[in-house]
Amino acid sequence: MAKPYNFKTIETKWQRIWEERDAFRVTEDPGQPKYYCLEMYPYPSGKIHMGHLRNYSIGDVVARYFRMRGYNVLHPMGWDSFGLPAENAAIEHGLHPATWTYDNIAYMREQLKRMGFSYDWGREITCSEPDYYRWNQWLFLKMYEKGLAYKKPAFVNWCEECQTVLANEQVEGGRCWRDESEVIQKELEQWFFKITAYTEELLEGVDQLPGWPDRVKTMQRNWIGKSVGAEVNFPLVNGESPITIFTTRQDTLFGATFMVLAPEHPLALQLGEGKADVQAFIKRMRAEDRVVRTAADTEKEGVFTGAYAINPLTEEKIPIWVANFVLLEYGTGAIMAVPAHDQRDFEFAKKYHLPLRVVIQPEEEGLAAEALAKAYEDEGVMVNSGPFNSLPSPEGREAVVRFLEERGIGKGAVNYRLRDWGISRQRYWGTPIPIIYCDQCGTVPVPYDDLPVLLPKDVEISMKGGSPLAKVESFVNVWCPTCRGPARRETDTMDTFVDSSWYFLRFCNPHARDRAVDEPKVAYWMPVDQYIGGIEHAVLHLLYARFFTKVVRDLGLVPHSEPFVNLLTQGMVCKETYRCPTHGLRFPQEIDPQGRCTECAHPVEIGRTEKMSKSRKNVVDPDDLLKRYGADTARLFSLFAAPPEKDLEWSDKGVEGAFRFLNRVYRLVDSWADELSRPAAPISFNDLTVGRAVHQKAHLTIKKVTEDLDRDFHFNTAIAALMELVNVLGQFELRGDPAEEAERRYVARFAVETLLVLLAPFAPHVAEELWERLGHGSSIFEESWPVYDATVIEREEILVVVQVDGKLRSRIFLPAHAGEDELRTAALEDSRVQTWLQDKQVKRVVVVPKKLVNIVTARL
RNA sequence: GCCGGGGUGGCGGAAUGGGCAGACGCAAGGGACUUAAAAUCCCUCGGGCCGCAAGCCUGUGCGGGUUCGAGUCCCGCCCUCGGCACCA
Repeated sequence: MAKPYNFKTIETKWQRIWEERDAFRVTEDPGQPKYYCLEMYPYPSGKIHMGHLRNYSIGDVVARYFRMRGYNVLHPMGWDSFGLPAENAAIEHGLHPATWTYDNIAYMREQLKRMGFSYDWGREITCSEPDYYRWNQWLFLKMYEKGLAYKKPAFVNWCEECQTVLANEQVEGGRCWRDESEVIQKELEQWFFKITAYTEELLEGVDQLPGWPDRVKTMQRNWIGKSVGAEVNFPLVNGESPITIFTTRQDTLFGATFMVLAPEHPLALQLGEGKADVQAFIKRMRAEDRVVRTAADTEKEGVFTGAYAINPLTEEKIPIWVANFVLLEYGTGAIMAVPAHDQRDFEFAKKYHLPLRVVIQPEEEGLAAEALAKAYEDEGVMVNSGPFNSLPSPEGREAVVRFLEERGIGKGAVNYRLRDWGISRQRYWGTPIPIIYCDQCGTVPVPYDDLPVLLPKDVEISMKGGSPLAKVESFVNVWCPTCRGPARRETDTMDTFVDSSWYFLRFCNPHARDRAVDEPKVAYWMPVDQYIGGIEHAVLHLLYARFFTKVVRDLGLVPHSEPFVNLLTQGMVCKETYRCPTHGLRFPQEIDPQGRCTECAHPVEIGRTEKMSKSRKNVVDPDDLLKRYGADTARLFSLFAAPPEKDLEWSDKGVEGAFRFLNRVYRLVDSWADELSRPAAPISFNDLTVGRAVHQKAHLTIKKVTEDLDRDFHFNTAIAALMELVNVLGQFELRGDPAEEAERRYVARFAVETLLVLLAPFAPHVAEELWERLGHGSSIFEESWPVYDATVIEREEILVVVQVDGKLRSRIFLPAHAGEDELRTAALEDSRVQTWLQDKQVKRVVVVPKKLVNIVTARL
């Protein structure tokens, strides 16, 4: 008797079996090709959300697919468990960050298990555990030794909301990446990682990543921001040391009619000495919020210092200004202003009536300084430029560099936007920075033998008054490792992006007690063959991880330079929003089945489709999905609804469609299982009659699904192919003429087994269950991925499309081996084609073998 | 402003190296089964014309072009999403 598809029983059963068999544990095996499949590990914020579900469903298909293809697959999972939300929760709910974090981990681990993901849980890592973060400290000390970790006072991004510093990468449009509150600038003494030591390698490496999406590569290139130009020294009129400027347009040097310094530039105060307006301006600018000051639409503002420099090429005396639009951090903090050829300089010159000189002429028209409405920034021919006149600007740039270098007044130079990575955080729930300050010995690194510097448990957490660790005397007070005198510990903790910068290495040897990375194991597993995660880390995490990989390579710990061979950035999970005119945004459960607000019964408006988030109240809880439809449906829908790299629009109806499909599969196999478990002798394809088409379809499906997975993981079309196969099987009669019975059984069994094996990576539980139902004693995941038979797919008849003058006029069936001449003849003889050829003369016949004939005509 | 992605039925999306546009799913309509409903199964489903049907015209953001043939290639626009942005 047919049983209904009871996903709950099936899924619990197989999850238990997998766990009992430790089915996904892996160890290094040099005899097998390895495959490292990694999804970005989650921050344990409480519950798994739809983005995780999608991310991990994608990863699980990849992992299970490669396992079936015979690879030794490393597929680990862990927790990015240090971070600010734990502290916020501690303040709000009075829970210790550790309690909150570990409760969340326990819950989320169960959720992941209920999704049936094939992780090697024996490799689980938790960043907030001393056995993980001690290696953050170890790596920090190694970097400190090499000068790659250093402390300096700097203007840093301060988030008032988080009460801590943020790295440049963590500020998005002047706002905190986490809570979107405004970021201000503060001058603080901070620890930095010298990512700029690897700038050029990080940039060039981007070109060696064919498996990364262009988008991400572009974003990394933009972030690194390489500019090629020149540094030029402008002597001061009163003879003091010259001002060095950076420019990418040294071909416009003859047009430099004034100079501008950043307000923070040391010379600015000096040159403006005794001039009250200058001092006041500088003071005002330094106090002003830097995000506002450096915004593109802020009005340009400046003041003349009273001092002059000499343009080294024209030898003219030019005034030196201080202005808000010049930044100390970029280049040398000083610029030459060429108002005719730089829009910013142009606007500034117009405002303060400074002179313009045209030194680049476009090919066609002639520019006149007085008539310019805006700066001419394009290429052209150099004019008013002494010996360089009539040189095209690109060559001009090279010629000017040579000229500067010959005379020792400048040189070719490269500038980058990338800054060093500020890692100090004035928060509790992070890795303590292993540094001790001693009055006698200065800054002393904690000896390696004293690691880990444990994060104390008893801490009062508040968002006010600086780092919580500073108030823990037992932590702060320490004996200096060098002189044994009293000393103080560093109380800042590390940016939690440090943890994720190398966790992929730790997964290779999660239990190594005496080292961060076990070199032979890492050498076996690394690099990550497929990395999967959200686009939001295109710069942040992915840049830091690349940097760390190069650092550990130079420490001799790993042989490779790039951590992730292939990167898949999955799209966001989106859903429409609902708004009630009186009660604002509504959660889906706050709307009745008639589409009305549960508060006031007013119909809700359907708003635009946006990324799922609590603030937009358009979230769907994976727990509900799991309860109603099960893990296989949840997985299948998230993979079917859109290609992985595109945004996925949530659809309750679509989920039901996925559920219906699995039900159909279940019913189909279940209803045939008894008969199919009786043996059926294989039949040669040539002898197949009633089952021929079904058998071909099974082979075609193998081909299609395999190719779709191999070609950028097109899960949606692979699943569509499985649906087609099920549709075909749904039409197939297992019982018929007794003479055909053996063939029908053979063909059906082959097709059903093929279907289940191909479906297994997507919907593993139901595939296992039905596989067992067919009488198999072992797991379906012990099957190897099927291979299609090309001779079966090879059709004996093919459909040839016939066009007349490019328009489809007829379709004809021809033997597959038909040659060009046969195609042409058959097409011309076709009766439908004939009617279209009346009154026309055949001018030309284009024949595409096995596909198409196009008859080109001329009117008679 | 610069850089990158995208624009295909009512909707999500297919079309892999220029060769049948709309696979698969959802929604919708009709039918079967049922006392009824759900579930399931079958049929229709870009637009238009004619219609019993066969068929014809048209259609992939817009305008040009290349080609026997363009959703796909080229040129010029429009719209949209994302990144960067006073970066010298």
